[in-house]
Amino acid sequence: MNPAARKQLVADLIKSVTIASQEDLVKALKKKGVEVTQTTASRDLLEIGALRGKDGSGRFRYILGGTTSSLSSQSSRSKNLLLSVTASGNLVVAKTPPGGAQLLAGQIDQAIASGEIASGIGSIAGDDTVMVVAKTATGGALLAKELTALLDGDPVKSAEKKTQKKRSR
Amino acid sequence: MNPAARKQLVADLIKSVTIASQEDLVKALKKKGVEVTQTTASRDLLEIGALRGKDGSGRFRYILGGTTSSLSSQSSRSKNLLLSVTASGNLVVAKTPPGGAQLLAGQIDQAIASGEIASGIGSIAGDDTVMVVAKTATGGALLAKELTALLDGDPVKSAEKKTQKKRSR
DNA sequence: CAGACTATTGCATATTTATTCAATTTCTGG
DNA sequence: CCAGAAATTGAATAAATATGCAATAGTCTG
Repeated sequence: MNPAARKQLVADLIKSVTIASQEDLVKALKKKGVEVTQTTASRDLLEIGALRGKDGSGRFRYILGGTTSSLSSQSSRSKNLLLSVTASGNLVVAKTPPGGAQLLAGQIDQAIASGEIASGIGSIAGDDTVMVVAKTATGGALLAKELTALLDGDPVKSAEKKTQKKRSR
Repeated sequence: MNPAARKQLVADLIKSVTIASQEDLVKALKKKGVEVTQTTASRDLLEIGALRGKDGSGRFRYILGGTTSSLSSQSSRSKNLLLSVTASGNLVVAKTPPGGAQLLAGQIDQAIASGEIASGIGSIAGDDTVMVVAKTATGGALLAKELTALLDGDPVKSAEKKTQKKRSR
């Protein structure tokens, strides 16, 4: 598994289950089929801006910092900004670390304006998600490839095309 | 010095200067005339709910959790957050009370990440509207059902299929 | 393809933080 | 004041996290 996608998974995990320590995280990742050591867990947590403290019940827990805390070190390179790209119909959904979506959307809009990305017509950003609209009704897949090629990083996930290996719970 | 007053001082310190470690805190307290060991520093920080992570410049820093990031569990799914769910093509539009969209979108993204919702790929939120993208070009209706089943008990509205109840609002 | 450069990772270890335990102080009700 | 209970603290240590370094894999350039 590639590092950016793993970081996305780490972010999702600490949002959805209580991760009290890095060893916890290592085990949770293993359940998802991702094997790393505490070393990498530590780096991932630092890089996505995770914080550690005690929750209301007095147990340790990692959380994701607010949109302000985590991003400045990655602002220049879009590579760290782009965690995953998924296409569906005329849309592409791109995920970023928390707070990174506005920045990524700006770069995408610029690329559209300059013609570097030919198959997109615009984007809109939330906190960690950017939606990009393709020119044609089925242009999402092509647009996803363009985005990936431009911004570097991960292989494109196609939500429609092939069989998923994953079984849900 | 009395413990409560010292904790207040600790809180003030980590708000006003960069405290990168507990040894830092011990030194900062010493400058203020308060001598304690790392043991007490650790306890004080935990008791006031301080969090540790890297700041924008990549340096370690303690912060206070209250403002941005409470560690309390955010897992409650408030049903009154979801006012309506409507599908069209590969999209679902979910409405919330004013200001509730970000919260709902966060819950939806978690559900997607965890596999509870299998037919969605991502969501984006405004103020009272969340847009969710389905995996397939016509997957909106299915996704709407999944969302409704997960977050609420109300029937799904379809914008495309047939006669509507007139209760849009 | 070679060579050079970059990115990613784990191991070993340094650094940092949390906790156990015992000593000491403070509080409380007679 | 006194006996006991509770709170507070530090020293030692356990536990957890971060990092230097080297190995490996991937990428680029000619």
